[in-house]
Amino acid sequence: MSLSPANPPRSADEAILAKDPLDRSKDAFIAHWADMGSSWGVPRSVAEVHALLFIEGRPLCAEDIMERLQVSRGSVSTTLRTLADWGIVTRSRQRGERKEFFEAEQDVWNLLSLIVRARKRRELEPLLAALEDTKAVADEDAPADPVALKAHLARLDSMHDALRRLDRLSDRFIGRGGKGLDVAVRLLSSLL
Amino acid sequence: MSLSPANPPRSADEAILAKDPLDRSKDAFIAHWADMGSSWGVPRSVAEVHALLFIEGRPLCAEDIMERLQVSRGSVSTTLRTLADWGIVTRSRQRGERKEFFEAEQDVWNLLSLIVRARKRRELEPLLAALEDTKAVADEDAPADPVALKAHLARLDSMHDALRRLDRLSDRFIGRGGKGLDVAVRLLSSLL
DNA sequence: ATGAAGTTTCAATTTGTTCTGAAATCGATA
DNA sequence: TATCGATTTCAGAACAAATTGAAACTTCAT
Repeated sequence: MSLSPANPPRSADEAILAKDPLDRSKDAFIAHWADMGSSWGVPRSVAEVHALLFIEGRPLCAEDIMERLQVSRGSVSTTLRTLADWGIVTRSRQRGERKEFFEAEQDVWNLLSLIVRARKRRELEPLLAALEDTKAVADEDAPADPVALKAHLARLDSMHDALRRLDRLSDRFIGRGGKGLDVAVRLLSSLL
Repeated sequence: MSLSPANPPRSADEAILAKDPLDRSKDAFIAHWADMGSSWGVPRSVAEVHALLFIEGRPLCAEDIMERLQVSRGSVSTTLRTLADWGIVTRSRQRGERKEFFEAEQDVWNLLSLIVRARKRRELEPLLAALEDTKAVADEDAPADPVALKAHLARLDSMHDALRRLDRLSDRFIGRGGKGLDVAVRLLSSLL
C-alpha cells in the first residue's frame, strides 16, 4: 500500500484532493487528457496512463503507475502494451533494475504524428480497401438500374477520392522520413 | 411492417443478404462507415444513419430509416438530432407532406469540414481552456520545488501551444465557407 | 376545440466494454 | 535447472453506453 500523493481524479472536475499544487496540476492534466481521449474512442485508462507518463517526463515502472492511478496490474499491463503499439510510449531498462520502465514521447508534434500514423494504419487504410470492395460489389452482376448505379458509384468515388487524398498527404508529412506535422502546420499558417 | 430490401448488416463482413447488387453495395458502405465511426467515438447507429442518408443522396423520413436499418423510432429521433446538431444532416419539408425529411451533406470536403468544426468546438476548445486552468493550478501557492515546477509548466506549454496552433489553423481553413479544407489539402499536396 | 399524424422524451433494459485479480508464463540469475 | 521477481493472460465482475417502447407532447387541419 502507498502513502504517496495518489488518488487521481477520474473525471475532469475532481482535481481537489492532492495537497501539493504541482501534483494537483498533474492530476488535472491527467483528467483532462483522459476526457479528451474518451471522446476520441481511446479508453480512459489508456489516456490516463499516457498523460501520467507525459506529464512526469521520466520513466516509470508498472508499479509506480498502479499506485499513482490506483488501477490493477492487469490493466496497466494491457494499457502499456497498447501505448507501445501506437509508438507513443517506449519501454526502457534502467541500469541495475530488473523491471521495465516506460516513458512517453515528449515532443508534442512527434506525439501527434505518431497518433495520426497509428490511426491511419488501423482505420483509414482498411476503410479505403473496403470502399474498393464496396464499389466492386455494386456492378457485380445484373446492373438493374443503370442511372441509379451511376449516381451511386459517383458518391462512392467522391468519398474514396477525398479520403485517398488525405491518406497520401499524411504519408508525405507524417510518415517516417516525411517532413513532419509541424512543418505542414507552419506551411499552412504562413500561407494565411 | 415492410417487405422492402431491409436487413442491413451490423458489421462490415455480413453484406450478404440483400439481392440487388446496388443495395448490397449500399449496405456494405453503411457497415464500413459505421465501423469507422465506432473507432472514432461516434455511436454506431449515428454513423449508420448518416451513411444511409449520404449514400441514398435523397431526403428520407424517420420511418424510412427505421425500416431500412431496423431500429426504433426513439433511436432514429435522437440520432437525427445529433447529426443535425453537427450540421451534417439537414431537415427539410417535402411539398404536400406533413412529416419531416432529412438529407445528408453530399459534398465530401464540406462534410469533413463540418465534422472537424463540430469536434473542435466540442472537444478542442474545452481542452484548451482546461489547460489554462491546469497551468494556473500549478503555481497557485507554495511553489515547493521551483525546478520541477518549471519543467512541468514547460510541458504544459508545449502541449498548449501545439493545440492552440491547430485550433487557429482550423479557424482559417475550416471556418464557415465550404471549400476551406479542400483548398488546404490542395495547397499542401502541391507543396510536395 | 378536437383528432390525426408526427416527434420527442425517458426509465428500463439490453448490449458492449473495461477492469480486476489470481493463476500461468516468462526470463534472468545463480 | 530451480528460483524469484516481473509480466501477461483471461474469465468473470463491474461499469458504461446505446436502444427500446410507450407515454407525453406538438402541430396542423378542420
